[in-house]
Amino acid sequence: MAKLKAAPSPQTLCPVARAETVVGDRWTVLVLRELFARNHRFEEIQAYTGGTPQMIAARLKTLEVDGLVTRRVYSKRPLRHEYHLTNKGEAFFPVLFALRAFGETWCKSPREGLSMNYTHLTCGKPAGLGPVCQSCGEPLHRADMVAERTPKYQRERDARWEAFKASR
Amino acid sequence: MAKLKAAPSPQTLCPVARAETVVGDRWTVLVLRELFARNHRFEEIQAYTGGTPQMIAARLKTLEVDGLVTRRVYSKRPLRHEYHLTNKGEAFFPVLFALRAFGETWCKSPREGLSMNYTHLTCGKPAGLGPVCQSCGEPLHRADMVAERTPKYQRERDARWEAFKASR
DNA sequence: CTTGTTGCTATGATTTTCATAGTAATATGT
DNA sequence: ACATATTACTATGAAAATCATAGCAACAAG
Repeated sequence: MAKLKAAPSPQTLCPVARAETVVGDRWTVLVLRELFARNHRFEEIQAYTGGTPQMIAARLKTLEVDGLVTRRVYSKRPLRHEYHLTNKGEAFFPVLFALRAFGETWCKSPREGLSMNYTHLTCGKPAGLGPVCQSCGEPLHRADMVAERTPKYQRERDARWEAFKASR
Repeated sequence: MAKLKAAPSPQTLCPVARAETVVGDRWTVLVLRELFARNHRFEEIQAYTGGTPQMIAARLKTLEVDGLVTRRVYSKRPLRHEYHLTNKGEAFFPVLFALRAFGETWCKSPREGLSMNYTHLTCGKPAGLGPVCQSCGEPLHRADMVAERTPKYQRERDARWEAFKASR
């Protein structure tokens, strides 16, 4: 089996490098994206990220070892687990949110527009790309926002799910 | 030579996935860290990140192709280049800042303390871990802050430089 | 007792990474 | 003139990670 390498003991004081040993991997970030999107099952994560089962299994394992994710039994027979974010995992949200802002702003052609819109529950208006609410100026926290996908992006996600299901 | 693979044409609307195709790599992030730290020369980046020359060369090339970095001639004979952030590259700062906050908060033993301290020039006081200034509450921008390393972390950096120089 | 569901693991080809070493172009010192 | 230093890489080969494809295990439902 692939060696299960969690974050190695830190050889630097640099906080960025420390963080990168834990979350500095494309698949890891995509897995976290799905957990933040409240998809907790293995197959959901696999379907929406498009990863191979080994990629997903390996990332979930290291995330668990690194303390960002916990496994929770949701069925005893057959034994099945769901994956949930711990507090440490939740703390990754600002990074994901900043990454999303970068992606929306710099990794799209102008006519594509945004793929996600966040509403700030505190003020009831659009939150924008952060870090503070575009409408009311307050710092944004995940708990105070709801995310909505554009129809086009939602359709892409649905298609991924269908394609995944069809391939079984 | 290693294939020069810049971000492939996007197959998803997800802004996080788009961003990850550009910056979803440990070495890439460390290279960007050095550029934000105003180290613009190849050997500085190599020394402080600890990467092999190929790793650094490859990342700088893809960053250039992806438009986050420009090469600037600083010596005609011999021909030498410096690497600088473009606007797109500068836009990565919030991600790096959030990553640093995550690293400082969740990837250290309690007694290690912070490795870097930012001062908010707007108010003259400590900026904290963001996204808004801990002292005055204003949203933080890179241009309005100065970063200072703790002596211990600075010593680590100096040692890396010395070790690099000694190995040539 | 066959088919479906969910969550993985096994295999082997391909790709990437890493450590070590070396090259190229030029300046600088003796 | 000639050796040494500086800067920025490139070459090589072994080790590790990744990917696509396939398959398995444990049950439930019909």
